[in-house]
Amino acid sequence: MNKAKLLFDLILYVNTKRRFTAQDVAHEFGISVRTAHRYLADIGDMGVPIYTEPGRGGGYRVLNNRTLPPTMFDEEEAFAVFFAFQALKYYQSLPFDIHIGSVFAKLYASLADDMKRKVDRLDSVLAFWNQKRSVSSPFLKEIMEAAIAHELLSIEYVSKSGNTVRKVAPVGIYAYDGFWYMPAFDPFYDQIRLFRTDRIVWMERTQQTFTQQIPLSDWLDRYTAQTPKKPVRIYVELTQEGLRQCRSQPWLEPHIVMVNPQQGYVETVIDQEDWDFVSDYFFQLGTAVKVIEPREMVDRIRKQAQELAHHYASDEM
Amino acid sequence: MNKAKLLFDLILYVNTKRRFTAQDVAHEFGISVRTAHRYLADIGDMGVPIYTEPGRGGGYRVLNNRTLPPTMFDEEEAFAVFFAFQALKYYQSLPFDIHIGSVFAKLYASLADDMKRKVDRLDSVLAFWNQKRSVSSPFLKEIMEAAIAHELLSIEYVSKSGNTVRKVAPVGIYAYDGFWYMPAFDPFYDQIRLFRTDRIVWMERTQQTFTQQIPLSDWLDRYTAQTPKKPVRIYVELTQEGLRQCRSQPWLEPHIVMVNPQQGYVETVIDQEDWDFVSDYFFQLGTAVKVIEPREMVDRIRKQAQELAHHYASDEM
DNA sequence: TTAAAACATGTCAGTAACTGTCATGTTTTA
DNA sequence: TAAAACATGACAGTTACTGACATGTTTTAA
Repeated sequence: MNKAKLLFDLILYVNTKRRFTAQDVAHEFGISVRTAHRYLADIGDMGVPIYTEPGRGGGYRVLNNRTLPPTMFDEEEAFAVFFAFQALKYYQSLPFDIHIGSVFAKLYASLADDMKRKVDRLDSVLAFWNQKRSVSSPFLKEIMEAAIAHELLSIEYVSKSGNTVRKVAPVGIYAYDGFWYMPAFDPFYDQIRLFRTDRIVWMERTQQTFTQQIPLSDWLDRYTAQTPKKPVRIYVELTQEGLRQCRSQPWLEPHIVMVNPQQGYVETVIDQEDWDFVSDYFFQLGTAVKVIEPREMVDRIRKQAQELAHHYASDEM
Repeated sequence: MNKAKLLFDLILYVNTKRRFTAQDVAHEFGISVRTAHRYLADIGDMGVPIYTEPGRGGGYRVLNNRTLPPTMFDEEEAFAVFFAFQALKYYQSLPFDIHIGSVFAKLYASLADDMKRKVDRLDSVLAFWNQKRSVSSPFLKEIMEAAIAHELLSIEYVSKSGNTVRKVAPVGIYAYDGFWYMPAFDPFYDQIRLFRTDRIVWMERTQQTFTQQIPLSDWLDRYTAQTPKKPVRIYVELTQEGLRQCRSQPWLEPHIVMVNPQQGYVETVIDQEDWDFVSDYFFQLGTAVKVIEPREMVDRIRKQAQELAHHYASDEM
């Protein structure tokens, strides 16, 4: 039982040092050099990817794909891994070629039969579905690397007003609703802007680094829970159908007030920046809702409705 | 090196049998009963959760949480696991209490320092974001169990037309856009219908099983790639902005035809069932698009626009 | 009550495996 | 050419493992 532990520790040692001689190992573990060779051969046989360089200045080396010491999982833990892999299944692009397959195979192989069946069924009763967009995002890996290195990127981006080229410092990337997004600091505007990675048509890494950067999670928190800078109060009456619709909107749902089971209203404060989005949303709900405040939004929706009526009415001529 | 393999095999044996005597083991592996006891004590020390029952009819037992034999991962594989866990982070409800924490701890502990740093950073540059809905779904576990067991469920469901109680046979569950959905066969309508699990207000498992059932993945494939039963041809002109919008719609994007870089049109065939949805979608895009065919859709949009204009115009009085 | 079937543990001699020491090669570099 | 590495083999001493036997305890069925 002792040799096992020694080999275990040796694997850790090997992965940490990456470059060492049999002498080092002998000294570190208090064994003879001969035995050090023997042990190193052992962990080599076990699959730790070491190789040797003979001659002066030589020694043992570890390949890039370092190996972790053997780990024991219980069934529930293995299941957690399968479960998590399920969540990646429906992504078309991922930032890395990730080695799901080999992990799956290793764990699956050592499951008892009944558990294998359970895992097989997992596939047939559970999915984390995402829109399988046909757009793919070829730059994910580069963006992540740049984000890790706090490096500036030159990108060409397709926006409403046409293509623009700019230098930005990516905060990170996140997947949402089938798309990958990149919040990135744009020094030109001196603020963090959001880019959709599939709208990036060209990208080049610069060597320039960018010091001040925040973690993605912080940004996401702030982005989702941000308080309005220029608050606008809105008040919207909801019919039963309007209620049903608005309840599906995470940003609205907390602000719904029920008058009776058939009716309700929304009263909340939004930011000036979101004005267009909110207005378009209530426009789209048609007569299932009625915006009361702000007056400007009512006017805008009416105007849009009239334009649209005209847009299609003109066909009649 | 041989004893290690034997212990390894013994763990597998133990997990498969779950109930056996030292004698069985001695016979199976060609060792003495005394040694069988010794080995079993060894794997017990290693963490395999076995216990014994003395006396006639006794023997070794394995606890529910069976242990897998030690597995060796390389760094990339460990990284794949961390990566996958990242994808689960933003889900509010999951069907199980899954043991992410312990897996994370075990793998993280045996990483080399530089790799630890890389994993730490993973969190700060990558997210799989989902709307954190405030609605939670308490029935996920039960649904999954029922789906696995091909069991009928009694549910009370909130739909457009009010609450209904019905018996359905769940195909499975899937997460999409922050909600959990349950496709389930409804014998009353003799077809598979889609339910949103947060709209299920009450649920009870029946003992009745339901034989014919398809795998969730098949259903998803069919659901997403279904061919129109009652095809309707649509033709829509797109302005530049309309193009940009429609490109973000996975169901439209493949059918966009470019006339020149500023203009394009959509020509495709949709199913009668999707008529309302499609019509509403183009309505919402306003003057950025112009539906040409079918005429009925043009009429409907015009009518809606007029109604909406009126809906808000009536305020003026 | 008793016998049988299990685990639990200890002892001990024989065997297998491991270890360290030497010895001899080979490869590379200063 | 010498030094510093790995590579491998042989061998004796040591350690650890193994199996046989013995004894004890717990449980159940006859």
